[in-house]
This record gives sequence, C-alpha cells and structure tokens, in this order.
Amino acid sequence: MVEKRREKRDPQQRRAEILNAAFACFAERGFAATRMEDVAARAGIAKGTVYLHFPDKDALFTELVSGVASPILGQMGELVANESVTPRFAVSMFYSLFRREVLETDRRHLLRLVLAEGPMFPAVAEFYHREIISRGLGVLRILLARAVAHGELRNPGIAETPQIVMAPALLSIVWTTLFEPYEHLDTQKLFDTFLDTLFVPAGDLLEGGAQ
Amino acid sequence: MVEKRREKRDPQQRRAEILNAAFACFAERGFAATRMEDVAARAGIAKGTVYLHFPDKDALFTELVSGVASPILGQMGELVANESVTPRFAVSMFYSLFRREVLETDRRHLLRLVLAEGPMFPAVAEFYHREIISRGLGVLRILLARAVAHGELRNPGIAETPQIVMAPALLSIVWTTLFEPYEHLDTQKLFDTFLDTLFVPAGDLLEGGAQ
DNA sequence: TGATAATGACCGACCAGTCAGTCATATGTA
DNA sequence: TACATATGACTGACTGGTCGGTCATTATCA
Repeated sequence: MVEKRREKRDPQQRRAEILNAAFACFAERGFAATRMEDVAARAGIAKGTVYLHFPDKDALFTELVSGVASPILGQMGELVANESVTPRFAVSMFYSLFRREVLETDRRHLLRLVLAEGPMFPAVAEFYHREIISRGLGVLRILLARAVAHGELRNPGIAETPQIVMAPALLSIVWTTLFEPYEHLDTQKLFDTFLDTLFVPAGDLLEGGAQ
Repeated sequence: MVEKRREKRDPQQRRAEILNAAFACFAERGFAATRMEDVAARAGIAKGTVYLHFPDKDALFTELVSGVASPILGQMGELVANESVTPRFAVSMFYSLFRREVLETDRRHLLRLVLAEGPMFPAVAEFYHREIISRGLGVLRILLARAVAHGELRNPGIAETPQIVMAPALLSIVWTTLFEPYEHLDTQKLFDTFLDTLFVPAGDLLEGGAQ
C-alpha cells in the first residue's frame, strides 16, 4: 500500500501546477482524449482537487490557451515603436522570436491546440483573434506602411494584406506538427527565404547601389 | 408508432451515402463530438447498418478524409506538363482552382479536419503528405525551376522552399474557419497579392520592357 | 423459402463531475 | 507549553449519463 502524502500549497501555485499539467496533457493528446484524471495525476493531486480550482473541463482548457498569451507581442510593440529600426529588421526579429520562443518550444503545441480546437471553442478563437492576431496585424500595418514609404517592399500591395507576413509562421506550425515525420522542413531557410521575398535586397535600397 | 420503411440499396451507393453523412457530421462537429448514431441518422439508416460497411469509427473517418482526395492535383499535373504554360499562370490557376473547389465549398471543412485531427490519426497525416503535399511539391518544384530559368521569380530562392507557395492556401483555410466571424479576409486579394509577390511584374520579363 | 440486408435494443467501458469524509495546520484555551 | 478545537484543502469512491460496438430479430429480395 503506497503511503499518499497530502500536501497543501499556495492556491496560486497549485493553480499553476494544474495548468502546467493540463498543458502537457492537452498538448500531447488533444482536448477530447485528455481525461481530468490524467491532468490531476500529472499534477500529483486527486481529481477532485482540480475542481476546486476550475469549474469544469472547458474552463480549464479556455483558461489555459488564453493564459499563455505570449509576451512576444509586447516585445514586438517596443520594437516597432523605435523609428530607427528598419521594417525588415523588425520582421526578421519577429520571425526569429517566433522560432525560438514558439516553434522550438512546447508552446508550438499550444498554437496547434488553438488551430485544432478553436472552432469548437469560439471563446478561444475570439480571444486569440483579439489579443494576438489583431494586435499583431496592427503592428504589421505600421511596419509595412513605413516599409512602403521607404520603398523596401518588393510588392507594396503586401501592406494591404498584412496577414501574408504571418503565413510562414502558420505554415511552419502546421508542417512541424503534421508532416515533419515524413519530410523535414528547414524552418530557418523558410523564414529567411520569405524575408528575402518580401523585402528588396539590401543593395537595391539606395538607388543605383550596385550589388 | 411510426412505421419505418426499410430499404435495400446498392452497397456502393449506401457506402457513398454514409460517407456523405459522415462528412457533414465530422465537418460541423469534429471527430470526437460526432456520434455514430448521428451519422446513421443523417444517412437515414440505423446505427448498425453503418457497421455493415465500416469496421469502426476510426476507419470511417480515415476512409473519409482519404477518399475525397481531390482531383485538383490531377488537373495541376496536366497543366504543368504543358511547357507553353507559364509558371505564373500555372500557379495562378492552382490558386483559383483552390479557391473555387476547396475554399468556397464544403471541402474546406475537410482540409480543416485534416489539420485538426491529423496528429491523432497518423494514417491520415501520412496519407495527405504522400498523396497531396508530396505530389503538389513535386509539381511546384518543376514549375519553380522553370520560373527560375526564365527569371520570373523575384526571389529565386523560393525554388528551394516550394512550401512557401502553399502558405496562402493554408492561411486562407485557417482564417476562414477560425477568424472570419471576427475579421473578414479578402482571399481573392490575398492570392493575387501573393502571386505578385512571388513573380516579377509582367513588364519586367523582357529586359528593358517599359512599364 | 432460404439468403441477405437492415434494425435498434442492449451491453459495457469510459469519464465528467460530486461529495462525504480525512487530516495537516492554525487558532484558541488552560 | 500542552492540549483541544476549528478550518478547509484535499481525497477518491461513486453516480449518472454517454456512446462505440454487438447481435438476435425482422424485413426484403430472388
């Protein structure tokens, strides 16, 4: 008979532990296939305890995907506020930030969850649009407008469809979580190539600049 | 007491009816939330009958998403075989084909299913990679190589990452099924703009060509 | 009148959510 | 300090309901 040790924790900490466990479970098995008991076990507590902190499974999920709202956008906001930073540099920073902080960490599974379960959870989709997508597009619009003014875009029309800039991020998420076992995608090259497609080559910026 | 009319059908036809019903159900509620009884009801038959045609729910789902493998790739194959068709025209045909045959039909829900449930069904992901993605990339590689040879790409590096060409298709699927209620995306403009970003403007093709 | 297809009541595994009871700790009392 | 009592976080067996899958029965067909 295993002796179960009870342990009281600071509610905030316990909450965080449950969210961590839930993240791991949802990320690796999806919403439907994850049992509340799995989450509890992973957090090292009993099932009932989970319900002391979250009203039900849906709430746990919604809170989870909403709560991990990345601090990336914050960094982007600062970056774009600085007029001396070129749009190309800002976008390239966004891409490498995305690669380092999302694509190459467990957070990529979170984004996958939003893609996969979003339609089932309008609250989640709405939240992500409002907090992440909408804000990101706002930053991009500023950047792209500035880029157009300086003639840095190969196709100025991009400024009217800033979603395009997000396309490689989406592609990389889907590819790495769906097709990577069958065919490797070099995401570094993907982002670099895309950047070179969006922006005119450095040498062409000062007119007459020979490459 | 309602008198239920039994009906015998050609097995092929019945199979198709079940698949249609399953498509509708899975598309609107996802795999987990769809009950076999829903599928049966939608097909106008009893639950047990479904099991006369498919061994279990997984098989039904797998068969469904595999079976609707689009004839689009076939059309693309023919198009690219014709040397006189310019790469830009071929890609633009692909985009409009995709818009007309997938994005603006119920088939878009099928693609969304693959994205959402793919990781849970390796067989599905593997199938889609092998039958759709892999073939599509093959066609694209040929097209892009030809485009590079004729100096039609703004960034020849694209030829090494043909996945990029698929990015707007992915973006449009995800956007329309996830964020469309909150913010409209003009997919026509999205694809047009992307095309203009990939390929050099028509006037620049013949060197010295004035715009 | 078999042979075949279809039915839907039924089974049992599974699981979200509940709640009566437990016990480590904090507080009050002598 | 030593003991009694109160608190509430924690537990896990249990419930009620759901749903994938089965199969004895019934209807239809050749």
